[in-house]
Amino acid sequence: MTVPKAAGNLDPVALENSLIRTWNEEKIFYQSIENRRLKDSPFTFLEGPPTANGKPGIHHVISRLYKDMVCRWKTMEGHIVERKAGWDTHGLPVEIEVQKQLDLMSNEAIENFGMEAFNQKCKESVWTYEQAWREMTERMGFWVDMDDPYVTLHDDYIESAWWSLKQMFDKGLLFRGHKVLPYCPQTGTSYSSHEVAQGYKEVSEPAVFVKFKLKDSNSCILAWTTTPWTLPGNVGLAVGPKVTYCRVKITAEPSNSWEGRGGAELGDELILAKDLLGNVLRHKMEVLEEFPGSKLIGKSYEPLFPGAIDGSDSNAWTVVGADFVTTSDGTGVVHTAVMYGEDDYNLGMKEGFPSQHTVGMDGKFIKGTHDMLDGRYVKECDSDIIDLLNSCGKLYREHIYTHDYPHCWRTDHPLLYYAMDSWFVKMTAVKEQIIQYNSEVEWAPEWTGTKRMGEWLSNIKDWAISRERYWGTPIPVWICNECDNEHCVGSIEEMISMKTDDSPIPPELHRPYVDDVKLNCSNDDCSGEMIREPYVMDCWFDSGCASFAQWHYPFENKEKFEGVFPVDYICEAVDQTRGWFYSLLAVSTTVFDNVAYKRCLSLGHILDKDGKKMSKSRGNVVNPWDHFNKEGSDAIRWYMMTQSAPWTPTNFDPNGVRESYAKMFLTLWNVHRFYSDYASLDNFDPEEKDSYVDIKERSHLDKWILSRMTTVAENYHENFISWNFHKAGRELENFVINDLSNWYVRRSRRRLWNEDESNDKRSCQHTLHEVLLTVCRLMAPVSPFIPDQIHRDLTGHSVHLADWPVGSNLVERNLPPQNWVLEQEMALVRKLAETGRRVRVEAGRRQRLPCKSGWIVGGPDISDFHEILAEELNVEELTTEEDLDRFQRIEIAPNRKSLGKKCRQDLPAVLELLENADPDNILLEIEAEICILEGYDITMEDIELRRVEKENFAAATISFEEIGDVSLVLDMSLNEDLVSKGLARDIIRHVQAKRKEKNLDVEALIELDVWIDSKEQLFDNDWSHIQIETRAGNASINQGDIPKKIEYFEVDGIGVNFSVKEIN
RNA sequence: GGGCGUGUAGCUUAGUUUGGCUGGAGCACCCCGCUGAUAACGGGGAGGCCACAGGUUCAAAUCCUGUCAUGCCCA
Repeated sequence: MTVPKAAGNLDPVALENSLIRTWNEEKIFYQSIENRRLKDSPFTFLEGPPTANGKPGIHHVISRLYKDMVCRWKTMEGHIVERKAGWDTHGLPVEIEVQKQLDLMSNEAIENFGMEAFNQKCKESVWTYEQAWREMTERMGFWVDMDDPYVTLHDDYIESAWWSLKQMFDKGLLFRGHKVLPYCPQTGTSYSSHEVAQGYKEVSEPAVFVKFKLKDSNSCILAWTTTPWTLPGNVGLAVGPKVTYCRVKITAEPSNSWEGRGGAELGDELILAKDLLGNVLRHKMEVLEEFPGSKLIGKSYEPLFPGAIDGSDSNAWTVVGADFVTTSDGTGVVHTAVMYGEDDYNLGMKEGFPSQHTVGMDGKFIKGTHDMLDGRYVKECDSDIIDLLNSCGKLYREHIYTHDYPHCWRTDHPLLYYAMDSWFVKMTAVKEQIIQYNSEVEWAPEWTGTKRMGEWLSNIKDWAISRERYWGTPIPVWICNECDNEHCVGSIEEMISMKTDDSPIPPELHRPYVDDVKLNCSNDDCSGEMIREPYVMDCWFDSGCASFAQWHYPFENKEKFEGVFPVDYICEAVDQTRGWFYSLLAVSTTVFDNVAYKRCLSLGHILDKDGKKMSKSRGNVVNPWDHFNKEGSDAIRWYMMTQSAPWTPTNFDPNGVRESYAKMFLTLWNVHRFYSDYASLDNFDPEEKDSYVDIKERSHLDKWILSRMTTVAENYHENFISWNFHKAGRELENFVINDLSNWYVRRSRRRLWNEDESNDKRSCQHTLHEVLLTVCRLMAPVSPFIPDQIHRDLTGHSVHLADWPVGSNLVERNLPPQNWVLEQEMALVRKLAETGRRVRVEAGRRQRLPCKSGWIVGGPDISDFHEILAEELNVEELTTEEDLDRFQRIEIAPNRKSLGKKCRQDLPAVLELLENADPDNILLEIEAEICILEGYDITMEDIELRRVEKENFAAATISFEEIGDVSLVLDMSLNEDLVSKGLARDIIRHVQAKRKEKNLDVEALIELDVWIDSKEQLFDNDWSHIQIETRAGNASINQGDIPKKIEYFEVDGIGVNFSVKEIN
């Protein structure tokens, strides 16, 4: 026997904390997986690993919610849903954090400190907030196995990553090249765009127009640059093939004053884009010819700094075409120094320019560049370079240029764009496959896949996976110091078997230990030693390996992995499109020739209440504990789901969390309390077969709420499938608040107050029991706490072990029958109740004063609900009526505009006649066109017809698409009987308020004394009714002297005094 | 600078795919009512240049173009 437990007041924080303990004790998470084991239908989820070196904020709660929700939902549908936690532990942000802590602001400083000690600090740092993350995760109810997580710094994980890199290497997808990065020579480090973004500064520095002398003519091509230090490295000039260029001849000295160095001789010939002549040239000139850029392509010119670069066997110092050339600034000719700009580098590779540095890693010119420059820091040479050019007539003009330029956030020095050695994965080689696999993923929202990711993939570039850093997965590539043979290691075993005898076995797969491992050259003919490339991997590569590396595949768990790959579901915020979503897809495409995930939900960000993003520096990060400890996790989770579509950015509104709590959870809890308190009082056992009331036997109201439940549950499920969780939640919330609480429970209150056993009472109890269980099961994936408590109170079992009520291919459907007609009729009834209240307000009839009669005109037969409606509207007798004319008459209003034109000065007289005439008669006359007043023909144009309620009636009409018009008419007449009843209701109301004010128990008896101006206005049976309703054990109605300090009120002009005392 | 989102009442939002009734809710506010009905409920009110500017159309919050703001990613 499971009699529902009485519910107390709702304390969400205490309830949730206590449930967390219960879950742990009963191992509910474990059970919820194991219980479905027999059905043998896994649904696989992959957790995107967070980094625990920052405090979790409210924005982390939302992605964990959507992960958890889908997993719980699929579990209830009968799937086995295992959830392994993960931690992302490598990467630049970790290093930066430690560098800040230890004040190690350059690579040199780190190396002096010691790589081993530094990496040890990094390793510690990534766990700084692990406890905070664990606590947040548990408190919000995110079920994930945190005791056996995958960790990207573990040797097992790294070994799997190595294995996957070797697969790429073996397929020829791994190669060595250059990547141009913002680089600080002071700290010896290159920067990510994230770091660059925090260091932009506005600077004013010299920019120059430089003359490049063509070999086959006397003309010079004019090019512009803001970085004079890159000029010694110039190996090419880029022009736009379709841009129009001019050859011009200098014909006169400049008319206005000349700024800075540079100049031109009369007769000099210069070539530049036509559109920019006016911007660039200061001399008077004559245009000799115009031609497209394509005419310039292939021409050779003289190097500015002969000898700085070895141009032999290359295409150096020629003009080439490039799409990126525009005429928005400069001269329409782009100076190209291969190693000092990304466009430059890409163009250089394409055109076969030499890729040689003129600048060392220390930021100084390499020996042999130029006598005046060798060994000097490049940014200090700008002016000397300009002098050098000027002295040999290669400078046309200099000017000061103001722009934003990235600076090192540590040293404040300007960064140099510098081509660094780097390893790449040749993504361009698998472009078609990855686009195909992307299209096979079910994306939510769809545009994340087709547009955001699709756009990115259609411009896919090779993936630079190496970083010149210390803390990360070491690149497992060794190079022979004799024969340059490259070897990629795919396992620990392979490394150890190849290592030289005097190399140590590394204690873990991190720098500096693996750096010390040297391998015997894998080339049979070579006896050289192989040295590891000194890089670590992009940490996105780490997390991109999660699907297999979490299982240490292929070294362990082979079967397990093959059964769960590709995973069914992943979910992260939208910024992961080019992050984790991409790296997973890139790795699975190159290694497995497959997708990595079948469904991907991309979430919008949570912003602060002003629509700004939450960030530490702004100080607007909301601490989730502010709400965990106030409204509780359920309310936060429900708020997040119902607030907006998952992919829409949402402004976080603390007030909204409160609202979710107050509306959804308090209401639900009070429905639960209303049912359970009475059920436990009555010892009601929902499972007892003898007292069960079949749904067919129950009242219309019961059948209605059960039908609504099914309709809502089905919509809820459909919305879940189409990722419209917000719509699902809103509809269910509306059901709980409006249908269940505000109508079903309100209308059923008296059924449960009844102390006698009855079929009707049991029907109501069964109905509430069934509806509450279904609501709890639907809500459980979203808000796992309060629904579980209610479910436990009602059944003794956890909701998380229950099945999804809508059913699935694994579990049975468990929903009551639907009755569409009944739902329609009830909608009409509720609409009529609303209408009736409005009619009363408009007619000035207070709610407690009953009406004698009410009539419903039109619409379907709803006489089954007349009793409910009569009570709602406080009408003694409600009937159906066919004829609206019984309550309405026609009124004729003059159309003054039309009559005024016709009658002019006789208008007042006509108006008077119209007003005094019998409207029915005169209307007949007008319609028959025989109406003449004061000699004027009155037509339909001259009047307006109105239907108004006859004396003592009030009415309103509502329109429905399916049913047509339905009118409600109320009888507004009064008699002594009604006044007495109204008076009684008011006395009851005041006494009840007093009882509540005195905090009396609902069951408590009172002694009631009442004084009324004229006693006979309250009929005896109404007085009896008052005594019953207020549980008055003793009651007297008095006249004469009224004691002082007693309650008094007045209604309809009758004064009432009363006193309430508790009888002990 | 490029790609992709977002912008509707003081706040949070529905409606935009597929153009069509007076742009619909909730919170907060004001008035009234109801309540042994909870932090509740009902009726009414006030509050909208649907970001802005053009265009297409009989008709635009909705489609097109541009601008602005804001967010993410890339440069």
